[in-house]
Amino acid sequence: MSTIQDVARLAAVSTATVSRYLSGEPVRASARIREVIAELGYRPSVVARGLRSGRHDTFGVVVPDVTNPFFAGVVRGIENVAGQRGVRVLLGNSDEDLTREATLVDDLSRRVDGMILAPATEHDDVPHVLASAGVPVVLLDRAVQVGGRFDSVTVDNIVGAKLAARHLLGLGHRRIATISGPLTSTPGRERHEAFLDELGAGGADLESALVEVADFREAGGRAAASRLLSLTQPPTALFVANNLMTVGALKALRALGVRVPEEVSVLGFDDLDLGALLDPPLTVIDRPTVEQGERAATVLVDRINAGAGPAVHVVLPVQLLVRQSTARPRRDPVKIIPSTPGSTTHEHPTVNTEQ
Amino acid sequence: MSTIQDVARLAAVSTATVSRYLSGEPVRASARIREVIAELGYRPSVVARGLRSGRHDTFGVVVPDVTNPFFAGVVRGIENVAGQRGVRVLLGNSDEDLTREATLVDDLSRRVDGMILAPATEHDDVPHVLASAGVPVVLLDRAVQVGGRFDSVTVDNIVGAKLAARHLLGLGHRRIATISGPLTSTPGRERHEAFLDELGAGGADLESALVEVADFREAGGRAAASRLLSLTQPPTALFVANNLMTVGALKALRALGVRVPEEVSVLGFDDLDLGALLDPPLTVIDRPTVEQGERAATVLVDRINAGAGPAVHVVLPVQLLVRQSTARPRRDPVKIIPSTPGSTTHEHPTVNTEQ
DNA sequence: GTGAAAGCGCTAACAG
DNA sequence: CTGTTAGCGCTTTCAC
Repeated sequence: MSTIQDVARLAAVSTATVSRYLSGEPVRASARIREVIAELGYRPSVVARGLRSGRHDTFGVVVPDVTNPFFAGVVRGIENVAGQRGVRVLLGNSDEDLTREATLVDDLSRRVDGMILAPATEHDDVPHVLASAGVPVVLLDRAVQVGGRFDSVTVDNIVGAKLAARHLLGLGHRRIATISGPLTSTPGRERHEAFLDELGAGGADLESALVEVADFREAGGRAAASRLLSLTQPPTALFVANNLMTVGALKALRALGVRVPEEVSVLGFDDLDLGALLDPPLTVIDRPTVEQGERAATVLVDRINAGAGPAVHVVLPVQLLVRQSTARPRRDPVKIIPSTPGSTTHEHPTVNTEQ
Repeated sequence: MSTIQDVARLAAVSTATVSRYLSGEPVRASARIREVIAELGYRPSVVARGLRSGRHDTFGVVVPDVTNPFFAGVVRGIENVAGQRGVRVLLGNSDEDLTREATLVDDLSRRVDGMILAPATEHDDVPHVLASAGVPVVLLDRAVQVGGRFDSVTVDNIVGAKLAARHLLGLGHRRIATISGPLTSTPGRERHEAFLDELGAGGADLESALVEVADFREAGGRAAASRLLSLTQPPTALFVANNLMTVGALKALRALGVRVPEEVSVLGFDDLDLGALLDPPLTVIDRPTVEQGERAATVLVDRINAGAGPAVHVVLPVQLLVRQSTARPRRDPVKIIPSTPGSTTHEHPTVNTEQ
């Protein structure tokens, strides 16, 4: 492996000149240098440069779990824009564990130009951890509460949750349950509150037994769904606040032999990659996963170039994807609004019907 | 951020001693050094160490696409064992593009202690690219043809494909189609050949129209399935050689209104994470995804510690997961073997039935 | 066991 | 525009 010294010697210039050439500064001997570099197959050492200049051409990415299709998409998006700029991605899984997350951030921060972090939950340490990182950080998906001062790329959870509520109400449901995520996280709290607000405004039951707060994980969704369907008066519709919990809920329903949407409608937040092939095809609030990663990376790039400044908050739109897991309640247990089939009109600012 | 110099000064020793302490060598002043380090919150710079010693505490991982749940699982597995040893993961997506792959390998090789690569296909350049990497490389999933000399962690494609064939034959199918992956890749070729071998041995039709060679991608699977189902005499069963193509095939079938398994049985290689919730739940050849990543990382660790030596080839077992997308053919168009329902017995060395 | 010294390969003043 | 000169923070001889 040749070094900048070799190039300098063969091109008969100083290493400083080669270095300048490499960084795009105008240089007289550029033609010769270019040739020598090509001939030698010289590639500058990112490590040496990093030590000297602090630039590492690397972004750190910390997510709870790449295995979650949402985060896989995000990582892909980040890698898309990073790779395009010759920047590499250093990946860590926090497993929603605060200690692991802090360790990762600390660890990565010394060898990256910036980080993208999907915080486990919004514990009070996050700002501390981030501040100590010493590199720009953009918060992903879970950001608002903690991160006024940090750049963030989130999704319009509030509109999403309201779309969900309106869709269910519009179908005639009144006894609607929700399986929420942790209220200590932005998406957990926002989806929870917005959904219940809209439900209240729509005149639905707001019995506390219909509100389950879980953990964004499959097992949590499964357990919550089981409890809800075991109520003496079970809900006719179910809003599940993320993809993993939706999978759990669907498994619970299947295990209990509850039919969807005949006995209970199910609406999930976050599409599942196979959402359309499920039994039944799942109605969901969908969001641009890969794009969310791409935007996060773009924001990070900008921040690195621009230096300190007022925090940027990007909020991406979501849309309701109506498939077949939601339908009118079979028999409305509360018997309100005997709406005429086909006549219900609801505003769905962003609604897509697949196929 | 404090440096080793600060520690040395405060502990009244030389930097060399601190360095030795850090690398676990016995040192007289270890107690004092430990205290100073704790007090300062000192963390050695991986970058500086990397420049000097060549050890980077980093593995490079190049996969076609993290968005593919199989690779997401693999990456997770790698990160599991790496993280446990304080090693970080530098991730790149090759998108099955040979140039991009070569660039990534070249790029990463200068800043990692070793790499795990899932080659796009087994083009002749792979060995060249790898050799030039200058760091240990373990080949993942796609390895044998090219990689006799390189460590590899693969899966028992041959047994898997045979299990698939036997299962379908056992159900009474004789007109069985296959959607294979590229024959230039190990898994593509192995699954293809083993499946056809077993089919031939079982007395099935081996019409060439029933053999589609695609590309391991969703669109390819979709197109192939469409063609197969449009044959004047369509197959009664379909073996699809990987997860993405299976998704494509299922979409095609759905679009054509072909019912599974009533009109055609479908058996996929690689489970889909929602496989059990699909309509119908999918029968698949399943393999240990995360574990495959973990094993690859373990092999890499060993190789790094052990230095050069005979290549290690790990082959992980697969199993047949019988769900509901496979069934007896409705009416056997060829009318061979009018087998009595329930009396067919076949050996399935590794068969699991969910639920 | 320990310290002094010499770099790893590069960039960033600083003079020209 | 260019070369000289210092290091970035660490590890590794080489003596002791």
